[in-house]
Amino acid sequence: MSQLASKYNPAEVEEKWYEYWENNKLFHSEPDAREPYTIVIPPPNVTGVLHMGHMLNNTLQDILVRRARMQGKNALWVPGTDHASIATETKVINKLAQEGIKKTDLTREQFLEHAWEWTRKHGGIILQQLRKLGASCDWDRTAFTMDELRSESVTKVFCDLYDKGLIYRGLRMVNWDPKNLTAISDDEVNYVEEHSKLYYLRYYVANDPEGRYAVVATTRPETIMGDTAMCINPKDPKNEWLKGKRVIVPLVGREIPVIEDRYVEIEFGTGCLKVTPAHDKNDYMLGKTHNLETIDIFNPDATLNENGGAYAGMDRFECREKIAVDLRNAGLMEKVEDYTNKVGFSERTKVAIEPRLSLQWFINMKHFANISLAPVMNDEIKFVPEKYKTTYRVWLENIQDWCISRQLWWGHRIPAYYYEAADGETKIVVAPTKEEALEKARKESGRDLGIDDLRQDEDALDTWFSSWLWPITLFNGILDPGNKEINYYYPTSTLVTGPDIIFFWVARMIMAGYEYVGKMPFENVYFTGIVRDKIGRKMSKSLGNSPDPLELIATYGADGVRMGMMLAAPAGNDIMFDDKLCEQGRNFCNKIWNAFRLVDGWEVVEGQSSPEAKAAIEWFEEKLSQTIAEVNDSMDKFRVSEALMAIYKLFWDEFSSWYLEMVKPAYGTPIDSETLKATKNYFDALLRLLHPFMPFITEELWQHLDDRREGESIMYAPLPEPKAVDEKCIKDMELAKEIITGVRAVRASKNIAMREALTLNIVGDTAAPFEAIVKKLAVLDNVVVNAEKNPAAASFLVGTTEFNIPLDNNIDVAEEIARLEKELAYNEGFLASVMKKLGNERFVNNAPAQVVEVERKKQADAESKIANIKATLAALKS
RNA sequence: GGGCGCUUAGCUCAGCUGGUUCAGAGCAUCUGCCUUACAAGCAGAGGGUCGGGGGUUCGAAUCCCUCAGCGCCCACCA
Repeated sequence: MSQLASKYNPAEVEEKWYEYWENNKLFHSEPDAREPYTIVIPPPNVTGVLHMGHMLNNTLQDILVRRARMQGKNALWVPGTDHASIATETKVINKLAQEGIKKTDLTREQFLEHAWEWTRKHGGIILQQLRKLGASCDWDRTAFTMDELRSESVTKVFCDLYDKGLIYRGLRMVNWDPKNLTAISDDEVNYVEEHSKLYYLRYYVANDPEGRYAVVATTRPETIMGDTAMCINPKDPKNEWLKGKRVIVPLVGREIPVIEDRYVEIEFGTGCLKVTPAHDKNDYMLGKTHNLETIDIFNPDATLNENGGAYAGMDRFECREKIAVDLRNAGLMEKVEDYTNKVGFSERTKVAIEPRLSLQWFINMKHFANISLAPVMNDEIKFVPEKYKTTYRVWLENIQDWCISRQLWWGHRIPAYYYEAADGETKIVVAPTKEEALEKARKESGRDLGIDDLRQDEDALDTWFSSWLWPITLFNGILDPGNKEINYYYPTSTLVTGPDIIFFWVARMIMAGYEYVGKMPFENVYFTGIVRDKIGRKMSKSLGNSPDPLELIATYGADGVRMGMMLAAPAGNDIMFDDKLCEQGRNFCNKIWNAFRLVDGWEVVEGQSSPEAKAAIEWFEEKLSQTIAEVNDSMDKFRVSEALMAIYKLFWDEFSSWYLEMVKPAYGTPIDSETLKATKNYFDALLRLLHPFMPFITEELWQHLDDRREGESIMYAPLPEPKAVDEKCIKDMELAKEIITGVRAVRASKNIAMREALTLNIVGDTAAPFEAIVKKLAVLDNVVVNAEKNPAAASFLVGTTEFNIPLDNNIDVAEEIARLEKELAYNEGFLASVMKKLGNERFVNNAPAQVVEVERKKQADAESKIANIKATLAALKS
């Protein structure tokens, strides 16, 4: 008997095989004559830990890359991590804060030392975790967005774009955190509904003999010192009279113009908007289009500066209170209303964000939008699901310039240097190194500048500025264009990522790809859904509803978890994750395990297959082929969940419940060598088919199935290929199965034990397909064709053929009559509906002939069934 | 406000060019079984007016309109 335990123990085999794969360099790839298949990992944050989103994402990538490998392609999956400037810097700041150190107390160099230390300590944990999942990454190629090669590439690209005139420095409104004194990204701003006030202020018209005034509604009266215009909608009839006038800012007394812009909402407040270009994003836009002056009234810490006049030095909120009182006292406040609006707060410091104008670096995106729209729209780059094409198009059509500078230290420092020109003006040079910059500066200025006359820009680049080069820099395509690797592996095959970073990352990789390699970065983009809990909530730390992936793996095994993820993940939809799905995965592993134990435990004698085994072998060949074709089709469409389900059903239902029962020798008797060989071949094919999805158990069993050489692996065994399918064979077996199920149902309802052999009568002259198999699985000692109807028999229909099992006195005639009458009623109803259709002349005349033919067949079948049931009823009643 | 998408069995979802793959799958449920591979299992069974309404058509889960509900993305009203 088998030496294998009765339950699959994943912990025992997973580590063993992962080590085997790694030690034998089975994940490694080098360019060769084979067709390449390349995936680059969406680099996780270097100091992050594995969450369920990663599990989904990386399982998918592993499935794709393992399949490609088994299809004989030179498959490569390149792993790596992202320096994640903001996230990592925040973590380091928090860690330092716990030690009582403030970032502002440190020099840039000191801070970076802490950051690197943090990175060394926590970096790569996530890559270790990916190994537990079974990820077949080529670890020899592990990259980091801030390693030397990637950093040099970033610098080179920055300089190149600057030289091309695609990078510029300009003023922009940023989210300013007045506590941390830094700009933060939009992602780090939380908008919270706040109950605040809407103040209605009077702006008197300058030099108006009638002393008229306009009323402006604002939530921020403290910013009036920065007002440089009042704006109305040109189509607003009620404010028509203000056109071309000038108004006086209350309290301040300054005269400002009334401008017109369709941006202003006619219905909001009075339809008059105060414009403060220095302190509001939209006002800034207005200021730009209407050439307005900008007056900055705040210090970096959001206290009022000298432009604040009497309020200088006051905090912004304090000032709001004070100014409201002053306005009321001066009779310049019409009214105050309660108002609910959304206010942005810093995720980190919880203080209200102050929009602030500052100098930032930008990339002109028009050029990039132009080169990257068409390839996606015409499916050169295929998006799955397709709906994201629209999202992509709309974004590109409304593209804004990309602000690439961040007031952070952790990241690639901007290679821009400032020096003072002869006229005292600050000039910029951009170059890969300070030395080269100095050279340039000397040439441009004509002065004998020293290295210390140059000051490098303090800012770092947006993380995505390195990520957008990822598929190129992984093959050194920036520093060494046209090298062997980039020529071979690029464009990569499929990118698997979340739709949340379609703009941040996917779009920009496409841009960089065309700009720097002249080709798309990937052929397909598979957008996964968001992993949610079983009641549909996003998984998050604060909700505590996110399971620990490693614990899941410990409980259900990596294969079980992988299957659980895949079962829950139809393409493009969010996935409702439930531990139960992993349980199903684990159960499946156990099923496979036990099927193997059965086959492995058979005693064998030289010999040929019995007739039923022979038939079973023929049939399963067809069934296997059919499913392989189905799996291939699903995978071509990235319907991974469907592909896996097809294999699941093939293994569990067709192979285990049907095929193995068909060929299984009677207890205590050996199996013939021919059947065993065929069965092992099928097992082998099933394992290979399943391997990309569940790599560990399939490797373990595949190694057991036959003698394997050291270093040999199912990873490189060819994926089974489909042959032309004999549909009739499959159909016949479905009929045979129905007959078997019919007999079993009779047993179940009559409480007849399996070991008691029965006689099966076929009423009519059609033989049962696969009779030997039917006899074996239904446990029949006799099948009689052309039998009579028998009142003392339990009957059932398969198609239009009646079967019955004589049960002598075991028949409850009344019950049987009731059952048959119910069936009769159903069939008569069905016939009536068919007849109605056929009686409809327009149907018969207009519908295609085949469709009408189908209805006629339905009619004939129903009529035959009805006649049959009636006859049986008559026999029962007599 | 603009855009995209969803609503089919108790749950999660398939259902592609309208018609035999049309009402499906898995899970869950119910009944009976510790039958020598597997109780993490076996055998059997039940379950849906395809969100509501209207239209097109010989024929609609499928196409069109409309209403209702849900979700996501973008832009945000000072």
